[in-house]
Amino acid sequence: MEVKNKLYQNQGIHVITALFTVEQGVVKVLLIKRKNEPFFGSWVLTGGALYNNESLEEGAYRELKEKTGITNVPIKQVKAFGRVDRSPVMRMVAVAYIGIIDSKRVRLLKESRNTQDADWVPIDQVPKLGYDHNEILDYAVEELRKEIIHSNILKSLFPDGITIPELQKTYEAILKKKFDRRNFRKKILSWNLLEDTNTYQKFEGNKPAKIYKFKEKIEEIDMI
Amino acid sequence: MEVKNKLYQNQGIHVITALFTVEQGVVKVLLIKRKNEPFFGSWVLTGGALYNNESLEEGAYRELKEKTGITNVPIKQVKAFGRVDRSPVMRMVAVAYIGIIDSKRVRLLKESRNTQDADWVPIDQVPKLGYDHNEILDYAVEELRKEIIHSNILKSLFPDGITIPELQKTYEAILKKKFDRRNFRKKILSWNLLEDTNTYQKFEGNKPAKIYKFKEKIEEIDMI
DNA sequence: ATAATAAGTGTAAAAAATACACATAGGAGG
DNA sequence: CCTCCTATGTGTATTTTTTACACTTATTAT
Repeated sequence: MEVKNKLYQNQGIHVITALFTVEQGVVKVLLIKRKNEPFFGSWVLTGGALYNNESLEEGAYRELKEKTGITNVPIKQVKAFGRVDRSPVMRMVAVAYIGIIDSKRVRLLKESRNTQDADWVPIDQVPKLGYDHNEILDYAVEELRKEIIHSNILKSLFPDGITIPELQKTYEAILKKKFDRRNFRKKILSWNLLEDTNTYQKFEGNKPAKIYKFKEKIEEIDMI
Repeated sequence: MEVKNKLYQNQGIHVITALFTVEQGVVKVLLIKRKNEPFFGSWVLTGGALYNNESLEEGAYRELKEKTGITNVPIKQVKAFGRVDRSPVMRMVAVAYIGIIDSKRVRLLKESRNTQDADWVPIDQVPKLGYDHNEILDYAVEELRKEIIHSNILKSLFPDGITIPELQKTYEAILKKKFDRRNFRKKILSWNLLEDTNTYQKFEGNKPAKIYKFKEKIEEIDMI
């Protein structure tokens, strides 16, 4: 059975990932520079066309790997974007994902078959992007802000463990908001996201901070 | 520019809406019975193929209208579903929406070009559906449960106004959970979703309940 | 030894959530 | 018209959670 109807011929799906990192209190997103039409020379979020033999998530992972060399990041779907004119080539619907990773732990592929550059860009210094990627990014940032509450999504940013003061700085960077040290510690610990590793940070010229790890599974919370 | 690559030829997008109602404490979802292949004779959620000249949301509205006659429901996107084999015909990605409406206020189109029946079915009595619609519905129900917290999504279920006891019954039906009358009232009112209409319910054989209306816009809440 | 730095902890006060009981408006029935 | 019945509406004391806030501790540098 083949679809003949002009009304829905020639459609495709984009899988797009807004991959974030936090470097010294600055939230950055991974952008790539295109070396093909459309949007030749424009910066965009990582992503591309979904293949027929892969799920949405598999496609998002493949694109991330092809265009940046990055693998092994947990990603989370945030929304589908379907403005009629979002691609100048043909009718494309984009399914957007977010992820967060420690940029120091990946070797960024600066050039690939379809990209001429790749870089981590502070989210408040993002230029005009190709397609509707500014809109996608804005939404992705909002979702990231929601997602870090009572979740272990930051595990992939700190795979080796995290101290509570470091974690606080990360929350403050992402949420653009300051917290009281003592109350932040109490709140985070009350979420039961972290487990004690009984190891301590070293060489800092002050009292060493205790290192925690994010748990794999976290507890559900009641909504009402 | 035409896409030639076999890897992503012949793809399409479904727009699917899980439309809910609540009747006497029972949460129901609108299902339609197909009269074409694939899944001839199966029940499915309302939806169909997205056209090239419409956005995702427009497509969801058009499908809802074509297949059930229903218009003017606010809908909210919940997720895209992209299992490779979710459609037996060709590669289709589904974008799912939820909405809620008073079933008594709509005249359901029992038959249309592509459907031989349509009905409201209690969500715990839903049969095996065509495509991956059971999976979509399960997710949609979870999203509905999240969505009614601190939101005015139930406005479309009670367009003419709502008493607090009625609202409590609705929350209890959707969340499968009982609340203390006095505390429920306090909580709902503290969310500032409702405005007093200074009118009262009549003819009930007891003290008449005050009628409220959902506000158009509701306040944001802090996450942390 | 001492100073400097950031980590770690406790507690009192305020706010929010919970548990719980009585008063009220209207209809029905004698 | 008086009483009963039913479900609505409200207040308050108690408990729990959140907030505000200050001192002690472990380490490095001098």
